[in-house]
Amino acid sequence: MENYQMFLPVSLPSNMALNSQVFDNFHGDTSNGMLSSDMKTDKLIQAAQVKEVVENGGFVGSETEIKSGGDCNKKKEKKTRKPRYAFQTRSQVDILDDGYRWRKYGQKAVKNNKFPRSYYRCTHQGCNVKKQVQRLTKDETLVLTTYEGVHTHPIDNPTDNFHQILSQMQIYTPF
DNA sequence: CGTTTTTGACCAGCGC
DNA sequence: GCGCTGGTCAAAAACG
Repeated sequence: MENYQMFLPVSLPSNMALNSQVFDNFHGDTSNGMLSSDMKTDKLIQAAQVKEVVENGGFVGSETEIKSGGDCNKKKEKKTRKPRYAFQTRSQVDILDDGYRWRKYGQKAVKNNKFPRSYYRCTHQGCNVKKQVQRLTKDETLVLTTYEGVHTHPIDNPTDNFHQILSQMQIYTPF
């Protein structure tokens, strides 16, 4: 990883960074046409509140909904229902550092997006939190980040400078 | 030299 | 059953 400074300029300082949008799950979205315009504006929130999206045990039932989209996002849900949190942020960079250590384990191109989707995994042992970052074709300035799972360990605070920033960002950590 | 990124292959679910 | 799409693995490269 490089310096945090790279994301600092984008995610923190400007007010724009504070504007994040959270979606309820993607059940309908799947066709990749996701993010209908209403959804975007519908839940505009400040960084302070990121609401849990998804699900809970609705695997069986939700499964049906999922297939309608044809997307495979939640294929595994039936077995393990892990909470999924999604929000999108305006940023010029794909890497939005939240203070955790991530290891990229994959990258795939999605059908209706020209930008690839990156898959990350938390490097801490015993922490199987995953996240995927995807830039939206519709708005190149928007980055959709989806978190899967909950961190059970403290944040690896990189910099004091970054510290205060992190304090703001911790909010979206679902404890 | 250890860790992370890259990248294609592999696998699984779903539609046809 | 086959092919498409998405998610993960793993080997090699890249990086510090």
